[in-house]
Amino acid sequence: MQGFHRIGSAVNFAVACTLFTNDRAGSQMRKLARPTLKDVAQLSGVSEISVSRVMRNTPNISATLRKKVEDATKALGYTPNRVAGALASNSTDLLAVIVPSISNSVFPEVLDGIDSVLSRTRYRTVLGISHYDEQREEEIVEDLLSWNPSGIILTGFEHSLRSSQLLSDFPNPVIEIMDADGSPIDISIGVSHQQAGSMMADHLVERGYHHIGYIGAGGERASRSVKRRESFTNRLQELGVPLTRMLIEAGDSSVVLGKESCSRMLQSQPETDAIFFDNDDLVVGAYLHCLQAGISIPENLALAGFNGLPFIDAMPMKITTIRTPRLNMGIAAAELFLQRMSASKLEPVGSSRILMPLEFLAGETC
Amino acid sequence: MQGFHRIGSAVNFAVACTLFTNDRAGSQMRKLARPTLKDVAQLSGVSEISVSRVMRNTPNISATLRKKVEDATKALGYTPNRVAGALASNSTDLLAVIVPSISNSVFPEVLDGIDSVLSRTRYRTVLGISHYDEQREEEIVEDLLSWNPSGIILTGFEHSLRSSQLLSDFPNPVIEIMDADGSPIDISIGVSHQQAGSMMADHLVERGYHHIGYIGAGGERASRSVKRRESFTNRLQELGVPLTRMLIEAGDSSVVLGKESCSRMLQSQPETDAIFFDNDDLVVGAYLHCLQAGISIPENLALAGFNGLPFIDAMPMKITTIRTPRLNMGIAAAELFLQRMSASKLEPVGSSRILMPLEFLAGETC
DNA sequence: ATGAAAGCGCTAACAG
DNA sequence: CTGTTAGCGCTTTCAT
Repeated sequence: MQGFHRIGSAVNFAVACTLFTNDRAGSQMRKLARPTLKDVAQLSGVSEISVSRVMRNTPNISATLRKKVEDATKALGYTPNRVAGALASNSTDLLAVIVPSISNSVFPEVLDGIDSVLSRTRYRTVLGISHYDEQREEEIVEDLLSWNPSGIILTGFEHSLRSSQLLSDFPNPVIEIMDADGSPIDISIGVSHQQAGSMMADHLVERGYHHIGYIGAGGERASRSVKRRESFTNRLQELGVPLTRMLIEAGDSSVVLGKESCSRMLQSQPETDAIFFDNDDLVVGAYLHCLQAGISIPENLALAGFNGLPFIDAMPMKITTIRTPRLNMGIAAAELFLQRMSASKLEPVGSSRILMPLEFLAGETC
Repeated sequence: MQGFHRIGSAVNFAVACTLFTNDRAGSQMRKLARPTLKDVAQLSGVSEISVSRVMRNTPNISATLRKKVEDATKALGYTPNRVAGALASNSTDLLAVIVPSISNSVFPEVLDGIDSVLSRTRYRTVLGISHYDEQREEEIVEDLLSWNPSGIILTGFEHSLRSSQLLSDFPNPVIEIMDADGSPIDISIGVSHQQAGSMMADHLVERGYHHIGYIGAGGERASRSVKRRESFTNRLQELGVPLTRMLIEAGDSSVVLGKESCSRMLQSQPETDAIFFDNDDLVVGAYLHCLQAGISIPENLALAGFNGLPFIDAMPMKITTIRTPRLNMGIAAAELFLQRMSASKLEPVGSSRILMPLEFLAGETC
């Protein structure tokens, strides 16, 4: 009962796998329909609605009723069908969350924040990944909204026309996270990337660097990166130290890419004396490059990153960066959502734009 | 219309945030009920079921009908309510996915794999994070199954009794990923962590190390880590080179923790000449520690990790590790799911256990 | 504190 | 190819 097998022709998944099979024909047949409220009601000799009330822990239920129902529930192994419940009650306890990426460790942290709040509630997360593509985001928005979720959290202010339309019409909370430089549809909570860019420009100029470069990644699909860079270069200009060199890599931000891109920039512009990176993984890669190439930091080259990712703390040298409150953005978004849900329907709720603080971490690299 | 505001009393989220508010009372009132099939049917002068068919792109629809319906749909801004559809058709196009963590970058990669396959289909992912806790997993399983998902993907073979019961009774595909050392409820797809452990034992002994240590993290809540470690130590024993020291850190695996734990082990057991780590971020931390402490690798100390995470490629030295096919596990799981969904209901489907290959990356650190 | 009736918005199963 | 008739399993509303 064993053999070899290849699966997944469609995708680039051509590794050979060992497949063990064991028949389960029996268990496949048994299609004993899942018990419903009706079954429980019949077995316990009460009405369906009473069972429903017990399941939902509605107030005012006698102990005897509850006991009868619970016994029958257990006996049948009944579990409620929330799809039916959602239709009847017109509410789903589902929170749609759309992030542009999940490889970029920034977003898992945000999701963790959201989950940490939601896990204590009845709400569940439905996830969509847009891959920094407005068109893709639109499809996901449309798809997720058709589930009639209790709310939606998505990233940034930039959406397709149709997305914006759908989101504006959506009656439940719409929370745009990560950014603060824009107008929310409903609620936004994030940091100012423009502020981040100019902060770093100020810092580098103050430290006396003259040949300042910028390295981005991911083809700069992320509007927040663009905002950061533009405000960085604008501020440099204002300060009379215009940007010397800009390099936007196509590949996703990563330590390896940071290493390569740093080497690349130094090769073409050896006079560069400071580089601001789109993300911390890039700056770490650059740091490791300098370590190997014998470039002393910050004397020969100054480095700065963005995000304040955890692993920078493990580097031999304290890396200058700007910490973003990722976990807190997730937590705050989820709490705002809950707050809205519990708010009386009558209470007037205005839209709001919440600005979270950035933390400049002056390290030893510039 | 501006002011300061504090939100989130419940959580440790005590940073001050700036809040901008602008009234939207008007848009709050408008509760113009979302249009339904009936509305579209009336406007276009056809039956509801015809509208339904057009929306679902059922075969055999005349161009005129389609046109009429599409016009009305657009005019009303109709979007289907999938909750109702799911109830009527008894199928949801929802795939439940439960992972133990999302901070551990291994799981985002798996999710990416799943998403890359699912994004081309009508299926959507509902996410649960169990935090390596069987009890929590049980709650999530129960909760997610009540949405009647089309399938469920979860991590490992170890589940609570009730979880196992619920999953066995679940009529749709149940896919257990990441591990291969166990019996699947339905389908499993993963690597053998036992094999990984003994592979590394063989390697280290072959290289002549005598004082071999092991460092784990996360309080070893992950059963796969335990399997790896046990098989590692057992194999060492067999080879006559028993483990010298074992250190299981409580904190989550991270580069910083790797640095600290390595230093800790060397302090208490300076004779240690090789360490096998639970995860690559730990080994990277250890490597950086050695770099700073002037410990030469592999002469003074040999290091080995597990997983083959991308950033090890950026290290100045090639780190010995074992690569796991994370993306492919996600892809394969999703493809198997789709395969099952498209399989005729009559086709007998057996359960299967799919073993994916590990890749031993012999580097320069041991 | 419990129940009866009605229906949420959609699709399955049959007609024609 | 299009329509009619019944529900899916639950909750709402209104009684009692």
